[in-house]
Amino acid sequence: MNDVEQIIESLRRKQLRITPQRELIVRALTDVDDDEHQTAEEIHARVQASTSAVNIATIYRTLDMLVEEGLVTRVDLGGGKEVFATVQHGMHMHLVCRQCGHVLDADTQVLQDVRQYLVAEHGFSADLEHISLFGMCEACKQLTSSHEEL
Amino acid sequence: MNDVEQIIESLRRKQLRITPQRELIVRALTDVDDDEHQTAEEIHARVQASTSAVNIATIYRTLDMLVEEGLVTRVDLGGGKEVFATVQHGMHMHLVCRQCGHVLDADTQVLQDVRQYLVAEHGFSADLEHISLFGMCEACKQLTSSHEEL
DNA sequence: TTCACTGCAAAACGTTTGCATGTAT
DNA sequence: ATACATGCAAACGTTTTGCAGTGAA
Repeated sequence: MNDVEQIIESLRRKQLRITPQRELIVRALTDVDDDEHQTAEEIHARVQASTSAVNIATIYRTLDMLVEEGLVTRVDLGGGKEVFATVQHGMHMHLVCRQCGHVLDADTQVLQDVRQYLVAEHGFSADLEHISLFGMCEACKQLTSSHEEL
Repeated sequence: MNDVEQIIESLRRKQLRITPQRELIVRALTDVDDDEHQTAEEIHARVQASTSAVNIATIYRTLDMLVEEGLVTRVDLGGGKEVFATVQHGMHMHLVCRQCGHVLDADTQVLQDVRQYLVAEHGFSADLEHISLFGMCEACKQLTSSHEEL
């Protein structure tokens, strides 16, 4: 059973309706070449490429529903940019380059100490499964150091 | 020399113009009683409380300028919510409760290992000075465990 | 005097909503 | 048959922009 079928099956179990639109949206969410996360607009564009068109409002409503049902994660990349991915993508952090906008995925293992510290010190249960960190990637650092402008 | 004067003096050195509006905005940024970070709208409201009114467009343009000049930090609290604070506030992380929206400040010392790991493993220089982490605060955890609804 | 800055209003932007229609169950 | 989901268009809240006028240097 692939990712699409898994999600569709979950919806069926939850007595939620399986519409052609929802199938297209779920397919778009899982049909990611590398393993990128997409904005609502990107998912919309990908769905439009199919035979039938789906209204943007439906994209938003369906994404909200999938997030609410715990089948999809909503990740805030900062600057008001939200991206979506199926939960199958697993936990990882996003290293967002402020310069070029490129997003690199990294392991969250190193954050375990932080999680424990926050609970012990502040009683705060941090959700570190899809955290976004901002900074500068290797390529942009080299470009900046060679230019050294401004 | 207080915070306001420091920023004004920086602007003067950079040959940028000191207008009454800019003074009011800088004053609003530093006149923080309890809550140290404010949205553009909150700053606008605080400035309006003064004798003269300042247009919201000026608030945005001035904040952008101050951030660009490195005098103010723009912090993304997620959900498209951006807040601003003078750089004098120093480095700390924001623990944002998804339930009640309350923001707790915490020490970033514990993140030093993470920073080193990211540089060593991915060549990524993370800006951890004003990071936001999402999760659930102590108070909301207790409420949830007692209700156990949904 | 000059040109950066401001106010105003309009536009842009991504997202949400109300309502009539359509359709999965 | 009956909810529930969809399309459409309009509303939304926040941020940005063009332009003419103002004022700091």
